[in-house]
Amino acid sequence: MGIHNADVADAFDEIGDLLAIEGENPFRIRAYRRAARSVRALPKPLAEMRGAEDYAAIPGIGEDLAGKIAELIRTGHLETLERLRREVPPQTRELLALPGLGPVRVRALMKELAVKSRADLSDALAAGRVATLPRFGAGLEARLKEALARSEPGTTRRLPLAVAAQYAGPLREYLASVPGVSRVEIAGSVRRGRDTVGDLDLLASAASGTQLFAALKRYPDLRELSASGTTKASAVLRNGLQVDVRVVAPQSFGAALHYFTGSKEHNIRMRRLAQSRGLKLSEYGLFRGSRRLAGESEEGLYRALGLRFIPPELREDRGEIEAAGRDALPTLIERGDLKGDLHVHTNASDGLDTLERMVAAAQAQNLSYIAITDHAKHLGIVHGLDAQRLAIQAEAIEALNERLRGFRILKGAEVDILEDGRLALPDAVLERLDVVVVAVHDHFGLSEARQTSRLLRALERPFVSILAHPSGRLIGEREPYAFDFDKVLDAVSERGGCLEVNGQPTRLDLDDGHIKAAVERGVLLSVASDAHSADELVNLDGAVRQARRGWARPRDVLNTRTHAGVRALLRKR
DNA sequence: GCCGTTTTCGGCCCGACTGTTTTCAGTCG
Repeated sequence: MGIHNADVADAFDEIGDLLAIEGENPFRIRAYRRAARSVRALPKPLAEMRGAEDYAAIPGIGEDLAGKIAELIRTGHLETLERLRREVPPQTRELLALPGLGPVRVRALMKELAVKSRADLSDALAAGRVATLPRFGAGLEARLKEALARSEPGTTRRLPLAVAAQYAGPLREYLASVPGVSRVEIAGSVRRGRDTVGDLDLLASAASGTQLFAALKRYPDLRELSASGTTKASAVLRNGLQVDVRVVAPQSFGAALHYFTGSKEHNIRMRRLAQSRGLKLSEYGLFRGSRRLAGESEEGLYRALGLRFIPPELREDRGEIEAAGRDALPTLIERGDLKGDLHVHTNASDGLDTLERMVAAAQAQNLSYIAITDHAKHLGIVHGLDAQRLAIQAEAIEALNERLRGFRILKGAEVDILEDGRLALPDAVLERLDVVVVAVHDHFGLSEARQTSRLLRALERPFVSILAHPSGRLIGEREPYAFDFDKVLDAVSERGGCLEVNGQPTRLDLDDGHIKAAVERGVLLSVASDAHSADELVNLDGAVRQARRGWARPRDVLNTRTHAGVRALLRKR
């Protein structure tokens, strides 16, 4: 088992935490954390890059950290980390996650009370020793007791975007209905369309912050209002979701929306850019001295810094600020660019609705074609179609196509990739289909080498069009299976195939980083709903948002073409 | 520890809220 990017990132994060507890230079700590984030987002395996020179080209990685990556990959461990673990009890890290505890207080607990773990802290709290420390009081003591009782170690759970959005929408409506409130926007990672959300951020323009926060306190779905000032409040919903609400004046709304949308890394980069021009950027606006140059709108803010408007989905400090400065931002795909959907199920397999209903729903969604891709029969897939039932479905599709005007149904199937890379249907059957979607639905635990060769073997088969949900992840439930994405990308690129961006809320697979890599490689994407009922065609919205986060333009997406264009492109494979 | 149309050295985003404070450090986003 080799060293994965996540292992490198985890090691850097741990070094950052331990250095913080030691009281090291904050900028050195930040460098480790930034490097961890940079490595974690990297679509390419470090282990396959050439070595230290390549590593140093990664943003946030310099000569020293490049050497540390090389050391970790070569030897499997990192001397700096081993040394720190001897100096600082590694268990103290989990104390940093508790509310109110940062490096300074954790160090005090360690030095004064020999607290080295959550268990030690529990004991010290029970003995009443904690509140005796300087800068620790009764209030903090109570918060810590509660936090220890409530939280399991290491569970900072993020919700799928679609789930978080279900809570954000109604809360926004509620706040907007409070008297004196003129505007409320959802910001944060929900606005950026990130696949998972850790907390909700809302921004309001209101006559009085305190009045708004009083109303927030009465929100039926609220568990507690944990902090509340004149412009900022924090709360926790009954489901445990953290909510931050901020109030600003209209002339600062754009700057505040920008600040509150993030990401943090994007904001820091923007503020440094402003700083380099002798300006100051904050949530109140862009200032030269005390003069406000911009702030009412995000557009004005970017313009004043000489940048094109950066869509929220791109604000991750992945090169978008540089691109905006060179007028080289991509024109991102929009929902209206999609002409069809190439991954749709009916009740012939595990879907809920009939062919006719799925067609009607697609027409209502302004699509001009769909591919029916029911599961092919295979052990484990209930009601999967065999060759005979596929032929019957084909007849139904042809009959319906004759009656339809301005709409086309393509014949397809979602075919399992078997453990050894063979497909669940023979070529003679696949040959008669317009669209062949292949996917892994079992044996997720194969070694990286075996999983990769399984995928490659399947992709070599003739008539294969699209690799669906390529990583197999289920957000919050199942990690991606181990496979070499670069090799898969090579294979798909060579054969003129296509990778899916699956819009099921718990899939969103590919993820944004891999989409960006595919786009840069020139590999076409199928932005698909994977709808199992008429209602689920709206998954296309989520798939489009995900594709936007991967910098995808209309031309990068197969199903922005007409059905004839799609078939022509797929026939060349 | 990183990084450079102010710099290879000297910077490193900016502000709100809380609690223990007697004027501000620590934490958080």
